[in-house]
Amino acid sequence: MRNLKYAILGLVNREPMTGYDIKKAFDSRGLTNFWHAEHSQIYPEMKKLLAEGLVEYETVIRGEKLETKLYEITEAGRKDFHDWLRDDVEIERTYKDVFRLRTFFNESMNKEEYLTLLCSQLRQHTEKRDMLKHFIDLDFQKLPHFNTKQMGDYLVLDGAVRREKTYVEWLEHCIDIFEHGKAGDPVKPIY
Amino acid sequence: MRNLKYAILGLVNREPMTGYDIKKAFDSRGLTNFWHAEHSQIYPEMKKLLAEGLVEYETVIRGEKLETKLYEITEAGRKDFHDWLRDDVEIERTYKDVFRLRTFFNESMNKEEYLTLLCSQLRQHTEKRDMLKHFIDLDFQKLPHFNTKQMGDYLVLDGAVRREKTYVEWLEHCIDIFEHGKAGDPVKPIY
DNA sequence: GAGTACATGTAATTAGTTACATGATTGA
DNA sequence: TCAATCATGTAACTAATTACATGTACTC
Repeated sequence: MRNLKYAILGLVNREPMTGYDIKKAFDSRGLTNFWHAEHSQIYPEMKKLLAEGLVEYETVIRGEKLETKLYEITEAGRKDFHDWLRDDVEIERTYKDVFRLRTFFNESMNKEEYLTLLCSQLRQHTEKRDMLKHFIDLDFQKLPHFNTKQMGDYLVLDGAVRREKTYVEWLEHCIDIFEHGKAGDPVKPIY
Repeated sequence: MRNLKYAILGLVNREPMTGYDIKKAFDSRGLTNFWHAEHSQIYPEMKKLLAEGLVEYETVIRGEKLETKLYEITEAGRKDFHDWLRDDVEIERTYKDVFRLRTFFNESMNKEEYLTLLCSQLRQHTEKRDMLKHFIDLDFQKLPHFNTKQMGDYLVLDGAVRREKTYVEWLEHCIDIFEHGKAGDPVKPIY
């Protein structure tokens, strides 16, 4: 599906960037929650985009002699990116999650072992939720302007908080069942 | 991380299965939400597990002459699987999601274009949420017994419903902003 | 002078998808 | 007899991770 291609094109479409800048963007607060790539994947992909004529670069010297490649998007790149962006696609049937896979097989653990895992996950997801919530409180007291990158940043951060909040609630539900549940109890409706 | 290896071992640990059965399990109601593999990945992996001595198989004839391989887990396989199952790991920093990537770049669309995408996603995630909810209502009126595979099935289905419910709420929040929001409005707290 | 951040690449391996390829069984 | 399902594989390609490899710039 060339998703990495469009993630990079989208970033370079915002402003000219080096490969290193792309990598930093993939590690940033908002984006790292739903997309990521290592530099070993980024540099070859940028060479490919160059060969396809979707980006071009200018060599910029930093300091005395450090050569850096500042990439910017071409007209062809912009068109390709815009076509991808507007593409209405089917939702993914699978969002892989290794901890849920372990939960699927919880029958092969005893209650204490599984509860240990649940509590560790709960601690980590709670921390992450609070951190993300803190980022929103810091940067987004007020709704950003439309057609700015701040709006995108806000919407995906909001989505990440919701996702973590729900993960925490699910873990608490699992813990509740393993601590207090009895077979045959009516299941608690989610809504 | 060999996650596919352990997904397969976990299934074969429940009961002897063919490669085809594994594929069906990966397509089933609960599991398909958080793990999946094509048969072209499954069969070579099962050969590998065989070579590693973690499974063994018996050839079973179906009908007149159709040979099928019924795999079962070995003692070594059971130990390897149990060690993996109890392993307390760090949560993943990235859960990739292409639609959120598009949202991150929404600045390059006009309101109508992005709203079209949002509404399509909303319809699909609402349908999926309702379908998953229906599965729970059908199969899990009462809490299953502990240490049965039904408990694992229930917990991950419950997690999938929560995930879809939250996705729907996030999409509604995005739609609300793009239909009624104005820059500078106070952001609605998530909780 | 040392440590961290900046900066760019390749190699080897593992993971996953799509296409190619074949054949038997079952039920309408 | 036709279609769907059962059943098993390989080939080619794309995607992603981990390790290898090198050198500059900035700040303390």
